[in-house]
Amino acid sequence: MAAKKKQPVTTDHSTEEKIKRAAKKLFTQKGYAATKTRDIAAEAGINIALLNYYFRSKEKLFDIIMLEHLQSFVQAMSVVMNDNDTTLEQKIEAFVANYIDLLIHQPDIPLFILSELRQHPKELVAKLDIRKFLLNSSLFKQLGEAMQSGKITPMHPLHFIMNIAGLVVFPFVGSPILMNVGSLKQKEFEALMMERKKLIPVWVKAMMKAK
Amino acid sequence: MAAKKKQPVTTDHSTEEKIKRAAKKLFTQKGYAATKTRDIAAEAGINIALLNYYFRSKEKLFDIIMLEHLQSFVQAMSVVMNDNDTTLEQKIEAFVANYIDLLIHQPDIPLFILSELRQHPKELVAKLDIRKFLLNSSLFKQLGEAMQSGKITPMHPLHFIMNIAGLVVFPFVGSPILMNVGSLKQKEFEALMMERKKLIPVWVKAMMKAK
DNA sequence: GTCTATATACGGATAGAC
DNA sequence: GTCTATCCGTATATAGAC
Repeated sequence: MAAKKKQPVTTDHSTEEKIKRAAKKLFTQKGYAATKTRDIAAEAGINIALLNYYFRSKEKLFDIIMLEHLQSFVQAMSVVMNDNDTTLEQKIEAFVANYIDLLIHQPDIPLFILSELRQHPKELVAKLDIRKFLLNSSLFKQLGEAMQSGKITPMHPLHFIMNIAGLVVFPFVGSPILMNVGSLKQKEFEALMMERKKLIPVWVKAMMKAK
Repeated sequence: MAAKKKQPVTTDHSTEEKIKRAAKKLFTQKGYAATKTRDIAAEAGINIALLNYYFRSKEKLFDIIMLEHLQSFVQAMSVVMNDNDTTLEQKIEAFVANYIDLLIHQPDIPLFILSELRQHPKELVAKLDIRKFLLNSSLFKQLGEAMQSGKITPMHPLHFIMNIAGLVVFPFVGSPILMNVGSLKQKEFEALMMERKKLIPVWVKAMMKAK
């Protein structure tokens, strides 16, 4: 149960880390069921026995990967949401920029989380307890005040969340189709996403005042 | 190669249809790799031998299901996009309403398509050729004109597609998390989606004029 | 058409040598 | 810690009886 004292992360060439990186890559791209322990071992340049030696089972290894992904996602928003020195608009800008940066580097995360979580409701999600986290946030309070004062059109706060998440995350989830539809190369797609860092906050502002 | 002459669809109790329905349900919910032919057989109330008798292999069966899903998706938009008697705004309204209705009844389709398609780029997608389909559409022409005339802010048309798709589809893809965050029951979630049928067109209009 | 029984392969995990 | 060899359950697919 002793917590592991681990280093700067980036340059850890230990076998354990090699396996974890290989697992993260494959699980994230192909999902739990489609990823074989043999593939992970091959990708990591070791064999299955060693995988089980370090992580005991495929499922335990998977849980670790999933948890890490969830944390990086929650972390990206927690920093922003509870900054008491920023306005609602500034929070939206920071939020959008943070996630787009994150997703440009790791575009497979959302689809991975969403599809795996659907089938294994895992207590993990309950434990992270995004709900209370959100309700108590500075962002949420500011949103309520803005609606009260009539600065933005009153609506169910979930609409607000769905809108931002949809505008930010969906393009990455649908990138294969979108790149096909637009005949885009990877770099062109990323350029569009960079544009969205500026555009989405403007759009969201307009939406919230609409009607 | 003879095309099958098939009936009204809804009430087909043939063994072949029973298997297909079972397969559709399971593949859509759990994906290709996590779905076992045994499960499909059990769900259909038959055995594996019969499944292979009708469809030859798991993969062939899967391809049929995937194709049907893709077609229902393309169809839902083709009707709307090429109606020469409607304005751009009317098309957006119809488009949003059609998809939300479709997704309320079959909420698992998008996640299924998006995650399975990522790994098996299947020529299917290329064949449906959504691209040309879109570029030649009446909707696309109207969009171009509106930007030319300055009625809406010029932007890459893909932004427009991503925005609508994100606003409409994402809530369904993320529904498990969203329902948790908002402590919603299924019916409450659906009620929000019905609200969005009215709201999204208003929002989109505001977005397109922003900045 | 539909079933039971079975062939064959694959995947997760462990034993035990080094 | 790391490997090879292997066990054993599971999964797809087929053979062949009815």
